[in-house]
Amino acid sequence: MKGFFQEVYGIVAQIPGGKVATYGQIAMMLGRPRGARMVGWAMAGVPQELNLPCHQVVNQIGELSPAHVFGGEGRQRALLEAEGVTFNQSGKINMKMHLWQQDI
DNA sequence: CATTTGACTTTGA
DNA sequence: TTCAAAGCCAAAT
Repeated sequence: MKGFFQEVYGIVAQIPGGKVATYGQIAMMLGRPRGARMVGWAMAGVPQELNLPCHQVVNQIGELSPAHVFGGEGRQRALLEAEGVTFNQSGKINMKMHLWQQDI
């Protein structure tokens, strides 16, 4: 009974600290190159008990998710900074530096 | 069962 | 190069 959500959780749980992954990347791992929305949507249904690094999952341009999701405007950014993630002048993640690449 | 929505990506102008 | 619109899949209503 492996649901879509469970697969997403598995991938997100594999994201190493200090790194970030994109929705499209995760979606592709699940075999859904166009299922990026589903990944983000799955994140919305993630039980907080799983301690999934959902803050490490961002969009392609390295921008953080809408504030209302984390319950604060600088919430996600604070978590990322605590992990050592750096931001550029545009307030986005330095993807060149922190993009999680399995195929290194 | 059909319609709407959603933490996105890609393509076109 | 940047901005706007379409596309996509799954869950919720």
